[in-house]
Amino acid sequence: MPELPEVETVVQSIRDKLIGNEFRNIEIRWPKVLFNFSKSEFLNNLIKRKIQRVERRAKFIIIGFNKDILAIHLRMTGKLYFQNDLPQKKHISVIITMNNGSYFIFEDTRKFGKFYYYKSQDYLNNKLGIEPLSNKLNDRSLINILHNKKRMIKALLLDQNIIAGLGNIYVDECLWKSNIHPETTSNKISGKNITILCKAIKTTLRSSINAQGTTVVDFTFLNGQSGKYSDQLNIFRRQGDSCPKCSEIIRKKKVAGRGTHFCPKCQVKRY
DNA sequence: CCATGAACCTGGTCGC
DNA sequence: TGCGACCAGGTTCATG
Repeated sequence: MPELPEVETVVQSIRDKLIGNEFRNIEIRWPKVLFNFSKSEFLNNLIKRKIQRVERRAKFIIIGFNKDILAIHLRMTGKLYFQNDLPQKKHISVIITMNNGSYFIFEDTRKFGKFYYYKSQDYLNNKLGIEPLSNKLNDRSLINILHNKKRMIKALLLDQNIIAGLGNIYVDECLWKSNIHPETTSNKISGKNITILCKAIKTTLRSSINAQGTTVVDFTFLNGQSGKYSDQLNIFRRQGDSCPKCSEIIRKKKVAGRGTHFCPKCQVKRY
Protein backbone atom coordinates (compact mmCIF):
# COMPACT_ATOMS: atom_id res chain seq x y z
CA MET A 1 0.00 0.00 0.00
CA PRO A 2 1.86 2.94 1.31
CA GLU A 3 4.70 5.02 0.04
CA LEU A 4 5.87 8.32 1.46
CA PRO A 5 2.68 10.35 0.74
CA GLU A 6 0.39 7.66 2.13
CA VAL A 7 2.47 7.25 5.28
CA GLU A 8 2.54 11.04 5.71
CA THR A 9 -1.26 11.06 5.36
CA VAL A 10 -1.60 8.39 8.03
CA VAL A 11 0.73 10.27 10.37
CA GLN A 12 -1.29 13.45 9.97
CA SER A 13 -4.52 11.56 10.63
CA ILE A 14 -3.37 9.99 13.93
CA ARG A 15 -0.95 12.58 15.32
CA ASP A 16 -3.38 14.71 17.31
CA LYS A 17 -5.01 11.69 18.92
CA LEU A 18 -1.64 10.34 20.09
CA ILE A 19 0.41 13.33 21.24
CA GLY A 20 0.01 13.99 24.94
CA ASN A 21 -1.82 10.72 25.45
CA GLU A 22 -0.71 7.31 26.75
CA PHE A 23 -0.97 3.65 25.91
CA ARG A 24 -2.67 1.60 28.62
CA ASN A 25 -2.73 -1.94 27.26
CA ILE A 26 -1.99 -3.98 24.15
CA GLU A 27 -3.60 -7.05 22.62
CA ILE A 28 -1.54 -8.93 20.05
CA ARG A 29 -3.55 -11.01 17.61
CA TRP A 30 -0.69 -11.71 15.19
CA PRO A 31 2.43 -12.42 17.26
CA LYS A 32 4.95 -11.85 14.45
CA VAL A 33 3.90 -8.21 14.28
CA LEU A 34 6.39 -7.36 17.06
CA PHE A 35 9.67 -7.59 15.20
CA ASN A 36 12.40 -7.00 17.78
CA PHE A 37 10.61 -6.99 21.13
CA SER A 38 7.96 -8.82 23.11
CA LYS A 39 4.56 -7.97 24.51
CA SER A 40 5.99 -7.80 28.03
CA GLU A 41 8.68 -5.39 26.85
CA PHE A 42 5.94 -3.26 25.33
CA LEU A 43 4.09 -3.28 28.65
CA ASN A 44 7.24 -2.57 30.66
CA ASN A 45 8.55 0.21 28.43
CA LEU A 46 5.67 1.95 26.71
CA ILE A 47 2.64 1.85 28.98
CA LYS A 48 1.58 4.96 30.90
CA ARG A 49 4.16 7.21 29.27
CA LYS A 50 3.21 10.43 27.57
CA ILE A 51 3.65 10.39 23.78
CA GLN A 52 5.85 13.33 22.79
CA ARG A 53 5.90 13.28 19.00
CA VAL A 54 4.47 11.49 15.97
CA GLU A 55 6.43 11.75 12.75
CA ARG A 56 7.28 10.05 9.49
CA ARG A 57 10.77 8.92 8.58
CA ALA A 58 10.88 7.35 5.12
CA LYS A 59 7.96 4.89 5.22
CA PHE A 60 8.14 4.43 8.99
CA ILE A 61 5.67 5.95 11.42
CA ILE A 62 7.59 7.13 14.48
CA ILE A 63 5.85 7.41 17.83
CA GLY A 64 8.36 9.12 20.09
CA PHE A 65 8.51 9.05 23.88
CA ASN A 66 11.62 10.56 25.41
CA LYS A 67 14.48 9.20 23.37
CA ASP A 68 12.96 5.80 22.68
CA ILE A 69 10.51 5.19 19.86
CA LEU A 70 7.87 2.82 18.66
CA ALA A 71 8.31 2.57 14.88
CA ILE A 72 5.60 1.10 12.68
CA HIS A 73 5.96 -0.04 9.09
CA LEU A 74 2.73 -0.68 7.19
CA ARG A 75 4.33 -2.69 4.37
CA MET A 76 1.66 -3.48 1.77
CA THR A 77 -1.71 -3.50 3.53
CA GLY A 78 -1.24 -2.09 7.03
CA LYS A 79 -3.77 0.40 8.35
CA LEU A 80 -3.63 2.44 11.56
CA TYR A 81 -6.71 4.12 12.94
CA PHE A 82 -8.71 4.89 16.06
CA GLN A 83 -12.02 3.40 17.01
CA ASN A 84 -14.24 3.65 20.09
CA ASP A 85 -15.47 0.05 19.98
CA LEU A 86 -13.51 -3.16 19.75
CA PRO A 87 -13.05 -4.04 16.08
CA GLN A 88 -14.94 -7.00 14.64
CA LYS A 89 -12.92 -7.23 11.45
CA LYS A 90 -10.96 -10.22 10.28
CA HIS A 91 -7.35 -9.06 9.98
CA ILE A 92 -6.66 -7.11 13.16
CA SER A 93 -3.03 -7.59 14.22
CA VAL A 94 -2.84 -5.24 17.21
CA ILE A 95 -5.28 -3.41 19.50
CA ILE A 96 -3.82 -0.79 21.82
CA THR A 97 -6.08 0.65 24.51
CA MET A 98 -5.53 4.37 25.08
CA ASN A 99 -5.80 6.33 28.33
CA ASN A 100 -9.12 7.81 27.17
CA GLY A 101 -10.60 4.38 26.45
CA SER A 102 -10.38 4.54 22.67
CA TYR A 103 -8.66 1.81 20.68
CA PHE A 104 -5.64 2.38 18.46
CA ILE A 105 -5.86 -0.37 15.86
CA PHE A 106 -3.39 -1.96 13.46
CA GLU A 107 -5.22 -3.85 10.73
CA ASP A 108 -3.14 -5.71 8.18
CA THR A 109 -4.60 -8.17 5.69
CA ARG A 110 -1.33 -9.56 4.41
CA LYS A 111 0.42 -9.46 7.80
CA PHE A 112 3.69 -8.01 6.48
CA GLY A 113 3.51 -4.91 8.68
CA LYS A 114 5.74 -4.69 11.75
CA PHE A 115 6.26 -2.82 15.02
CA TYR A 116 9.83 -2.01 16.13
CA TYR A 117 11.09 -0.69 19.44
CA TYR A 118 14.35 1.31 19.57
CA LYS A 119 16.06 3.15 22.38
CA SER A 120 16.60 6.05 20.02
CA GLN A 121 15.87 6.92 16.41
CA ASP A 122 19.57 6.81 15.49
CA TYR A 123 19.47 3.24 14.26
CA LEU A 124 16.77 4.00 11.69
CA ASN A 125 18.27 7.31 10.70
CA ASN A 126 21.63 5.69 10.04
CA LYS A 127 20.15 2.81 8.10
CA LEU A 128 17.84 4.85 5.88
CA GLY A 129 18.76 7.08 2.96
CA ILE A 130 17.95 10.76 2.58
CA GLU A 131 14.44 12.18 2.72
CA PRO A 132 13.41 13.07 -0.84
CA LEU A 133 11.53 16.20 0.26
CA SER A 134 14.42 17.55 2.32
CA ASN A 135 17.07 19.80 0.85
CA LYS A 136 19.52 16.91 1.13
CA LEU A 137 18.00 15.79 -2.13
CA ASN A 138 18.89 18.38 -4.73
CA ASP A 139 20.19 18.48 -8.29
CA ARG A 140 23.81 18.13 -7.22
CA SER A 141 23.32 15.32 -4.71
CA LEU A 142 21.13 13.35 -7.10
CA ILE A 143 23.66 13.65 -9.93
CA ASN A 144 26.30 12.53 -7.47
CA ILE A 145 24.29 9.50 -6.36
CA LEU A 146 23.33 8.40 -9.85
CA HIS A 147 26.73 8.95 -11.48
CA ASN A 148 28.58 7.06 -8.75
CA LYS A 149 26.49 3.91 -9.22
CA LYS A 150 25.92 1.56 -12.10
CA ARG A 151 22.46 0.32 -11.39
CA MET A 152 19.14 0.26 -13.15
CA ILE A 153 17.55 3.56 -12.25
CA LYS A 154 14.32 1.93 -11.11
CA ALA A 155 16.08 -0.37 -8.64
CA LEU A 156 18.20 2.51 -7.38
CA LEU A 157 15.22 4.78 -6.71
CA LEU A 158 13.42 1.98 -4.88
CA ASP A 159 16.43 1.35 -2.63
CA GLN A 160 15.53 2.78 0.79
CA ASN A 161 19.19 2.90 1.84
CA ILE A 162 19.84 5.62 -0.74
CA ILE A 163 16.69 7.71 -1.05
CA ALA A 164 14.03 6.70 1.46
CA GLY A 165 10.32 6.94 0.78
CA LEU A 166 9.75 6.28 -2.91
CA GLY A 167 7.91 3.14 -3.95
CA ASN A 168 6.58 1.53 -7.09
CA ILE A 169 3.88 4.08 -7.93
CA TYR A 170 5.94 7.25 -7.61
CA VAL A 171 9.09 5.83 -9.20
CA ASP A 172 7.13 4.93 -12.33
CA GLU A 173 5.41 8.32 -12.38
CA CYS A 174 8.65 10.28 -11.87
CA LEU A 175 10.62 8.34 -14.49
CA TRP A 176 7.83 8.95 -17.00
CA LYS A 177 7.77 12.67 -16.19
CA SER A 178 11.51 12.91 -16.82
CA ASN A 179 11.58 10.70 -19.94
CA ILE A 180 13.88 8.09 -18.42
CA HIS A 181 13.50 4.41 -19.25
CA PRO A 182 13.31 2.43 -15.98
CA GLU A 183 16.11 0.08 -17.06
CA THR A 184 18.59 2.83 -17.84
CA THR A 185 21.91 2.47 -16.01
CA SER A 186 22.09 5.33 -13.54
CA ASN A 187 25.48 6.70 -14.61
CA LYS A 188 24.30 6.99 -18.23
CA ILE A 189 21.60 9.55 -17.41
CA SER A 190 22.50 13.12 -18.34
CA GLY A 191 22.76 15.83 -15.71
CA LYS A 192 19.96 17.66 -17.44
CA ASN A 193 17.59 14.71 -17.14
CA ILE A 194 18.59 14.16 -13.52
CA THR A 195 17.66 17.76 -12.78
CA ILE A 196 14.24 17.12 -14.27
CA LEU A 197 13.96 13.89 -12.28
CA CYS A 198 14.82 15.68 -9.05
CA LYS A 199 12.08 18.22 -9.63
CA ALA A 200 9.62 15.48 -10.62
CA ILE A 201 10.27 13.60 -7.37
CA LYS A 202 9.59 16.63 -5.22
CA THR A 203 6.53 17.93 -7.07
CA THR A 204 4.96 14.49 -7.41
CA LEU A 205 5.37 13.66 -3.73
CA ARG A 206 4.11 17.08 -2.63
CA SER A 207 1.08 16.92 -4.92
CA SER A 208 0.23 13.48 -3.64
CA ILE A 209 0.52 14.55 -0.01
CA ASN A 210 -1.83 17.44 -0.82
CA ALA A 211 -4.27 14.92 -2.29
CA GLN A 212 -3.86 12.68 0.77
CA GLY A 213 -2.06 9.96 -1.14
CA THR A 214 -3.03 7.42 -3.76
CA THR A 215 -5.68 4.77 -3.33
CA VAL A 216 -5.11 2.04 -5.89
CA VAL A 217 -7.00 -0.74 -4.17
CA ASP A 218 -7.61 -0.23 -0.51
CA PHE A 219 -5.41 2.44 1.02
CA THR A 220 -7.55 4.29 3.55
CA PHE A 221 -7.00 6.46 6.59
CA LEU A 222 -9.21 7.87 9.34
CA ASN A 223 -12.71 6.50 8.80
CA GLY A 224 -12.01 4.79 5.50
CA GLN A 225 -11.19 7.91 3.48
CA SER A 226 -9.39 7.34 0.18
CA GLY A 227 -6.41 9.17 -1.28
CA LYS A 228 -7.29 11.41 -4.21
CA TYR A 229 -3.97 11.34 -6.05
CA SER A 230 -5.19 8.28 -8.02
CA ASP A 231 -6.86 10.76 -10.39
CA GLN A 232 -3.50 12.33 -11.17
CA LEU A 233 -1.60 9.15 -12.03
CA ASN A 234 -0.32 9.25 -15.59
CA ILE A 235 0.96 5.74 -16.20
CA PHE A 236 0.81 3.63 -13.05
CA ARG A 237 -1.58 0.76 -13.81
CA ARG A 238 -2.50 2.44 -17.08
CA GLN A 239 -0.96 -0.15 -19.39
CA GLY A 240 -2.91 -0.31 -22.64
CA ASP A 241 -4.01 3.34 -22.34
CA SER A 242 -2.52 6.15 -24.40
CA CYS A 243 0.43 8.10 -23.05
CA PRO A 244 -0.85 11.57 -22.05
CA LYS A 245 2.19 13.15 -23.72
CA CYS A 246 2.51 11.32 -27.04
CA SER A 247 -0.47 8.93 -27.34
CA GLU A 248 1.74 5.86 -27.64
CA ILE A 249 0.32 2.80 -25.85
CA ILE A 250 1.62 2.48 -22.29
CA ARG A 251 3.42 -0.78 -21.65
CA LYS A 252 4.08 -2.87 -18.58
CA LYS A 253 7.00 -5.17 -17.87
CA LYS A 254 8.84 -6.53 -14.88
CA VAL A 255 11.84 -4.43 -13.83
CA ALA A 256 13.74 -4.83 -10.58
CA GLY A 257 11.22 -7.46 -9.61
CA ARG A 258 8.28 -5.06 -9.81
CA GLY A 259 5.50 -4.44 -12.31
CA THR A 260 6.75 -1.40 -14.21
CA HIS A 261 4.76 1.00 -16.38
CA PHE A 262 6.35 3.16 -19.03
CA CYS A 263 5.84 4.81 -22.41
CA PRO A 264 8.13 3.15 -25.00
CA LYS A 265 8.22 6.34 -27.07
CA CYS A 266 8.86 8.95 -24.34
CA GLN A 267 11.14 6.71 -22.32
CA VAL A 268 13.73 5.34 -24.72
CA LYS A 269 16.27 2.91 -23.32
CA ARG A 270 19.75 4.11 -24.25
CA TYR A 271 21.82 1.63 -22.24
C1' DC B 1 28.93 -4.37 -6.29
C1' DC B 2 24.65 -5.85 -8.76
C1' DA B 3 20.57 -8.65 -10.44
C1' DT B 4 17.20 -12.14 -9.65
C1' DG B 5 13.95 -14.95 -7.33
C1' DA B 6 11.92 -16.67 -3.25
C1' DA B 7 9.84 -15.84 1.05
C1' DC B 8 6.63 -13.56 4.13
C1' DC B 9 0.59 -13.56 3.70
C1' DT B 10 -4.26 -12.88 1.93
C1' DG B 11 -7.48 -11.80 -1.48
C1' DG B 12 -8.89 -10.16 -6.02
C1' DT B 13 -9.13 -11.03 -10.95
C1' DC B 14 -8.91 -13.55 -15.17
C1' DG B 15 -9.22 -17.56 -18.14
C1' DC B 16 -11.13 -22.09 -18.79
C1' DT C 1 -19.60 -21.92 -9.66
C1' DG C 2 -15.17 -23.71 -9.18
C1' DC C 3 -10.19 -24.02 -9.67
C1' DG C 4 -5.63 -22.77 -10.72
C1' DA C 5 -2.45 -19.21 -12.11
C1' DC C 6 -0.99 -14.79 -11.45
C1' DC C 7 -0.86 -10.30 -9.44
C1' DA C 8 -0.55 -6.65 -5.59
C1' DG C 9 1.47 0.02 -2.79
C1' DG C 10 7.34 -3.56 0.59
C1' DT C 11 11.45 -5.54 2.42
C1' DT C 12 14.90 -9.14 3.33
C1' DC C 13 17.63 -13.09 2.33
C1' DA C 14 20.15 -16.47 -0.47
C1' DT C 15 22.39 -17.31 -4.73
C1' DG C 16 25.12 -16.57 -9.02
